This record gives sequence, structure tokens and C-alpha cells, in this order.
Amino acid sequence: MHKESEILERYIKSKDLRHTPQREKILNIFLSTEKHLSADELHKLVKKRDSDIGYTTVYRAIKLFSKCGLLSEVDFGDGIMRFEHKYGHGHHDHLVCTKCGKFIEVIKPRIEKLQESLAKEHGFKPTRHKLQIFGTCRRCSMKK
Amino acid sequence: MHKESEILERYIKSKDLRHTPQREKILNIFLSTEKHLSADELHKLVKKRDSDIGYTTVYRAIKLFSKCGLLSEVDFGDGIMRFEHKYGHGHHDHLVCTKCGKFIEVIKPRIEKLQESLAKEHGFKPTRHKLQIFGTCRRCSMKK
DNA sequence: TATCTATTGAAAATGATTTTCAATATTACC
DNA sequence: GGTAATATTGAAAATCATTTTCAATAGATA
Ligand SMILES: [Mn+2]
Ligand SMILES: [Mn+2]
Ligand SMILES: [Zn+2]
Ligand SMILES: [Zn+2]
Repeated sequence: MHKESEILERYIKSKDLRHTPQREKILNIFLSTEKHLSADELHKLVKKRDSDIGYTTVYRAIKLFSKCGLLSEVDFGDGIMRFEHKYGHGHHDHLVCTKCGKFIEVIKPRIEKLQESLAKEHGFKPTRHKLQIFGTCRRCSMKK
Repeated sequence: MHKESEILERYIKSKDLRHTPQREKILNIFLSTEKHLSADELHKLVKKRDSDIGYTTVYRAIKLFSKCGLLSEVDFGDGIMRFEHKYGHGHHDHLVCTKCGKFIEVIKPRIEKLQESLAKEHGFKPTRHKLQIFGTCRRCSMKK
């Protein structure tokens, strides 16, 4: 059993929730890819393995995984929430290609530091930030 | 007549659109505040001066102002689009207080430069970016 | 003024996400 | 293993910001 399942189980026990096969399957499928899936995409994958799991259950599982720190929401501003692994994945920013939709995960410590000092300069206590750079990826730049 | 009205008029003429009193009023009210209003907030202000202007017309005016470079959309991730002046306002980022909703407009040239080089390192051609730092503003930090 | 067609406002539609609710499954306890 | 208490499920309905539809109206041009 992987660490993530343990974390979920611990959370479930601590909050008087219940272990269900639906949650187990949804978690495994979520963990099986590093893609940033939408609820709809995750539901489609889930249905391949178990056609009886409903849309709503997937949405509810996402909220649950978010609460126990396994998942975080990523908003690329197109009206669709996407989800990424949180456990074992440090903070990072995204370069988002507006041609093909692909994205690159990046981290630039000097930018992070400058953000800290920028906030401090304004008497602002930062808790989180969102940096997204939109543009054209290498591959899309080539295909004239 | 301010410069913004001229820009709108020029755009309207160039695209075979029509000047209307609704558009004129909505533009003036949009320009009268530096707040980042939502469509609903803008509509409420508009109705104070002219109660016959509909919701839909405000939405349509927003799209129009956006097309002629007078307005840009700001998405703080709460499901509501807000709008800010674009003409005469350079690019900037936002510090957003999650307690009171206020925000501070900031620009840090060194961060901008580092973003450029970050993109370049990944063969990525940036067109725009979004940097938002969420946290607690000075005033909200004080009120224990 | 006449004509063409862009604009308007109300109402309906959209689409992602959330809520409701009756049926079912899980857990703790006997 | 039963049994009761209650969390979970899935389908359908609701939500809510925004967009579309459509018939009536108004702006531009000649
Ligand atoms: Mn990511
Ligand atoms: Mn701003
Ligand atoms: Zn690309
Ligand atoms: Zn504040």
C-alpha cells in the first residue's frame, strides 16, 4: 500500500468517514498519471475501470483528497479546474502553451525570494502565490 | 472628450459598429473608478445613473472595451471576473488579501526579467503572465 | 425620410460544479 | 454473524456567472 492511501485512510479514520471502493479506485487512478486532469477527464478514466462510479462521486473524492493534502487544484483560467499531485511534490509554477495546452512545471528560487521581499515591502504576509507564464512551447514554435 | 472615448469611437467606426448612449455611459462609469469591478458591480453602478440599461448590455460593452484595448480582465480565482483599466496602465501584478479582498498593484522589474529568462531556458516564448500573491494585508494583520 | 443592419433587453441556454434525496454500504457494537 | 447508526452513493435538480437567442428598436447613411 502506497503512502498516499495510508494518508487517506488516516484522514478517514480521524474524521469518522468511511473507506469505500470508489474512493480507493479514484485515488489509484488519480495517482497513476502526472497529467493535470480535470474532473471530467478523471471521471472518464475511472469509468474505464468501473463504469458504475458516478460523476458526483469523483467530484466529492477530489474535495476529499484536497482536504487531506494529496491533491491541489490548478486553475489555468479557462474555466476548468485541473488537479495535480500534492503529496511529495513541492511548490512549482507553470509555463502554459496556449497553442497545444501542454505545460512545463518550473521553479526558480530567485523569483520565489523576490516575491517574498516584494510582499514584505508592502507589509503583506503571503500564504501562497500563483505564477503562470502563457506563451508558445518549443514544439509549437517550430511548426511555423 | 477623453482619450478613451476617442479610442472607442475609432474602433466603432473602423468595424462598422454603432455609437450608442449605453456604451458611452458604461464606459464613463467604468473609467470613473480605479476599483476592479465585476460585471455585476459595474451593472449596479450603471443602473444608478440609467436604470434602463440591461445586464447583457454591460457584459457586451465589457467585451467591446476589451477588444479595443481599454479594459483587461483580472481573474483572482474566485469564479468572478473583474475588470481593470488597460489604457495608460502598464502591466502589473497583484497582492490579494484573502481576509478583506483588497489588493495592491505591484511591479518588480527584476521578477519580470527573471520570468523572461526562465521561459527562455525552456525554449518557451512568453506572451503574457499572471502573478498573484495571496495573503494578509497590513491592516488585516493588525486586527489580531 | 427610407433603408439597412447593429444594438438592445428579457428570457432562455450554457457548462462546470454543487446540492438534494432516497437507496445502499460501511462501521461499531452485540 | 446480526443490527443499528450514519456516511456514501448516483441520478437528477439546482446553482451561478456568463453567453446566446430573438423580436423590437435605434443609429448611420444616402
Ligand atoms: Mn503542476
Ligand atoms: Mn490591477
Ligand atoms: Zn505547445
Ligand atoms: Zn486585508
